[in-house]
Amino acid sequence: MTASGDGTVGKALEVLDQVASHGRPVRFSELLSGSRFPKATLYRFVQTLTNQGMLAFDPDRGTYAPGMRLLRLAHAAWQTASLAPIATSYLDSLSMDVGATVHLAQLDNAQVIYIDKRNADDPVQMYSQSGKVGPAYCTGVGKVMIAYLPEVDLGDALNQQSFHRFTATTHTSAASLRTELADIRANGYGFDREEHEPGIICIALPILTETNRALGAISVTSTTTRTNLAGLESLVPRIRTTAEAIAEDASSWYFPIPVRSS
Amino acid sequence: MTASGDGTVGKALEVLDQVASHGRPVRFSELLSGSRFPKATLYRFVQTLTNQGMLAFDPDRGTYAPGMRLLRLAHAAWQTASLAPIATSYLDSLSMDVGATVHLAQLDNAQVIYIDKRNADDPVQMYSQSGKVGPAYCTGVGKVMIAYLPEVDLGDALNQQSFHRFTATTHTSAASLRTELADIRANGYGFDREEHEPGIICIALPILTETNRALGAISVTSTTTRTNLAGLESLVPRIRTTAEAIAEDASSWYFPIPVRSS
DNA sequence: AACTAAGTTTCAAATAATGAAACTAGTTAA
DNA sequence: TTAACTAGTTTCATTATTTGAAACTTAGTT
Repeated sequence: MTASGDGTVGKALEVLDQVASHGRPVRFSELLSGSRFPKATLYRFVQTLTNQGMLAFDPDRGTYAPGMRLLRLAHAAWQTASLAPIATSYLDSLSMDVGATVHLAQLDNAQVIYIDKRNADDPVQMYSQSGKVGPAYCTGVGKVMIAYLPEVDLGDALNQQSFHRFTATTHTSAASLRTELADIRANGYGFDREEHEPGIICIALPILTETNRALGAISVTSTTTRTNLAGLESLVPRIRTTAEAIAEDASSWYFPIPVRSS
Repeated sequence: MTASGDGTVGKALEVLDQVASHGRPVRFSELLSGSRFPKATLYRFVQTLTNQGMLAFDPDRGTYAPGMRLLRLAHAAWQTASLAPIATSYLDSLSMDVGATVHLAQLDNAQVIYIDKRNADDPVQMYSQSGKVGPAYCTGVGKVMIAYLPEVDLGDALNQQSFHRFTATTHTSAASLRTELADIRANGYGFDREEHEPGIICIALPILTETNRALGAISVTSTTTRTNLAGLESLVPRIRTTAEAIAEDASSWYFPIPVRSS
């Protein structure tokens, strides 16, 4: 749970999240009715965030929306803290080879966050899916990433899952998910068996460090009309090559830290 | 200038920016040496931001980088506060028709922020340029956007330009830029005459509201080996169609605000 | 063992955040 | 026209948080 014991800064970021979670520009009064803060306090937070460009105020409509400064900051996150720059060429060739949609994802606070995507079918790339979040307990990438979490963090992560039943095959308890996670660790890969959307299946592999921590995951997605789990499973060696190449590059990615003697 | 009179929250965001601006993971001591805050204060900010997922700490290397929470937040910004969702299909067809690279940009604090891009040449899309920032005074999109700024804001914006001379044609003073801005307002479009990079030229049009405020801008980029300014100018009608279509959609985009009677 | 550098914790003083209530402006109802 | 209501903004004494110098802890040198 996002610790709310982080003083004023934590509270302000809570407000920012609240605006972002609406998915559309919101009025002050709408925020107020969903906020634990009193009017004046919330008002000041919203003012501060707007001054800072973290929120954008539309004076015509009197609404607040997430601000452009977030795009700038996220671009920095993408470039320096995500696997995307390393992975991009590998994803291109993987997607070409398997002729299907490829996703690159990382874990953020027990949620899946999609970092990049290659869409083999459509000639046109969807507008950036980057930053899109998804559930960990019912996606291929999510399950393979939490499978490699250390036991302490795994408990936390499982507690944060909603276990909402999307389809007939969705895991609805931590217990049943745990069983599958053991299988995933044994095999080194995992499936999405139409657990999130009917007709959509995928196979996912973790991107592992030498110490077997998952830095991220790659998945190849298809539909039950085009293939089946066995079909996807046959792609494992090809996908593993990609995952290992990315892991390898990631380990040698960071330049030696320049030593200052000022 | 990003007002630094925004209390604790403003200071924390200043630290966040500082990390982001390094472009690579940084050690605490590196941050400290470039910071106006004393050790303990900076330390607490970095801790708080890390707790909050705005920074990510790499325990192996002892470095901080921008966190994944930023991607999630930026995705929300992209979807609800940028022109990207509205513009995407128009950009597709524009790029197809003109057979060149198309950019969509917005203004953030007197800087250009690239929101989306279509790359007609390469089959492969560059990994998300979204969030990338650029100078306003020497890019096509930048100039057409500030050209339509109200006089008050224009002054501010000009003060914030660095006027660094990238090439022989770069504007190096507010005065010479102002002259061109008048031309842009008269014509309704502007050029980049190799002002940022030698050999790279572009034509840009603003996306205007009914009240002539620029919501953003579109540009078509090419090289001096392929075409010239007159060649780009001939695309104006086609680009204008796109800009107007986006502006039109944007004005009717926001749903009526639902009234709560809880 | 002594020295150095990087990172972390402490605690009284200084500062900033808090929120109830008052106020303003715009809108609807009587 | 006046009254009542709603949304947004400001005030200010109280309260809680931030602040930062200095002390402390590692961990790596010499």
